[in-house]
Amino acid sequence: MTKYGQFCPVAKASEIFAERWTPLILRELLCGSHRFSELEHGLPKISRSLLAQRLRFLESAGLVERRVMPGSRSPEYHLTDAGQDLYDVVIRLGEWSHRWFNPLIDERDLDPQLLLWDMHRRLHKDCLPDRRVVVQFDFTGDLAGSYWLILEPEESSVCWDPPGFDVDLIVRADTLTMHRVWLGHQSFADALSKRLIELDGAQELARAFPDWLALSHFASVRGTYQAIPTARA
Amino acid sequence: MTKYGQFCPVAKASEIFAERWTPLILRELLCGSHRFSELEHGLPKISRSLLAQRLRFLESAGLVERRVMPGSRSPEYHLTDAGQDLYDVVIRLGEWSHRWFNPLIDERDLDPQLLLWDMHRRLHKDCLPDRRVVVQFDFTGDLAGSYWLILEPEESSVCWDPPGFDVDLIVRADTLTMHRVWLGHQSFADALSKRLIELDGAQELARAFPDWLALSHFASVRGTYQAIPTARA
DNA sequence: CAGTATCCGATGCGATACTG
DNA sequence: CAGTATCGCATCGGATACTG
Repeated sequence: MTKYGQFCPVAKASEIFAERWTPLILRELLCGSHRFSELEHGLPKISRSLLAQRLRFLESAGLVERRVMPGSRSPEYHLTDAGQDLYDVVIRLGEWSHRWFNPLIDERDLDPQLLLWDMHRRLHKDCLPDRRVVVQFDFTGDLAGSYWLILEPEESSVCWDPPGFDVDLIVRADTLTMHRVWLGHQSFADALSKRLIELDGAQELARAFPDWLALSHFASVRGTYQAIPTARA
Repeated sequence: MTKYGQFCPVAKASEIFAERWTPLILRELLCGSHRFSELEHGLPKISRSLLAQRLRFLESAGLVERRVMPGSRSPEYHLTDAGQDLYDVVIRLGEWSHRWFNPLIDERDLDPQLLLWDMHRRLHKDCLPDRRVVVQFDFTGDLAGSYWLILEPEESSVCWDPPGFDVDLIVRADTLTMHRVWLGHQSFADALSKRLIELDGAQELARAFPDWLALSHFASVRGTYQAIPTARA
């Protein structure tokens, strides 16, 4: 780690916080990922060695605590009070980006798999039926492909390969549109009405689906771009 | 610039904000430095080429505007609205560090020259006398050396070499102590009473000195370390 | 599953020299 | 003063293979 050689608190904080990948690792921990493999799912492009290195550094810096649970042999990573205290910074950083830049999603940032992973963490569990429900996502357009969300009363999971179970609901969606809806740039209802998203399954499931699906934390942040005249307004 | 390949607003923001040196450059701009040379003073360890590169990138990202003033030929760098909107993030980042870590100043982060530069930006101008006052700082201990603060009604400046003017006030201070006072870890009065800081000059100037000298923005932030028992408490 | 060890290539960055 | 251009090294980090 290279230092800045400045006593200024902004510099000292940046030596820890502003390293590559670190804000995203903190985001993952703040969102409730604790196991190494969970962190990897939320950070698909980080290498194992680098993730391990960063976690070690964050532990030495006092932001992260590595816990080896007596029951399982999978260690868990948890934020310390100091780490948790970065919540505001991480959130405001994201909100800032969402306010000023986000309506334009770079094609290279599309990632259906990551999208599903994010979704399965924010489901409104109390709205889910009391049995297992399997939702199949058929993405069309860029990065077309199918993924499955397995919603169980206790915990839900994501599959990239067909699970053995019967599918209860199929969501056919344009890849970019699904991202836009998730980030709040387009409403679910609007995407449905334009047939950019189509639902196929039992009526009750299809009707309830938008209720289970919580959008990104940032979806509710108003962007300044809405005030910027696009063409002769 | 390497990207993260994620649509998440935290990731998109980090691609801009969390690059090396960038939070410190933003801090400088937020503190009111606008010319290239001013930025260099506040970032003594950055290389010219890197500073230029970062400024170009921040301009292309829409956070910074490069203005060539008609009167002077020195261009100025100003934050756009989007850049200014990062104020909260930068401040909270610094406050976070100050809360959890800052009482222990790393010896390698001491920098009397930077300290003086920071000071001259935060002087309480309205408390200054209506004439030029020259303050000589004699740092003792680590990094001993002398520096001069030239306080003029209109603008103040820092000298690393003896200015031609007569000295009105001498501040003899232990280097680490002066840093600690600046950051709010020790009160000016306490340092004076322990003779870690000594003032030498006309009574009125010496008495008024602590009034001119505004401390760091972060000096007023309460640290959690004060609640941590050090030894058997 | 949760890492570590090693290798090697890309690039980030500092140093130096030059320019209007 | 406010940069740009070039060079060369150091380190960062990805890929792969290995381990308990």
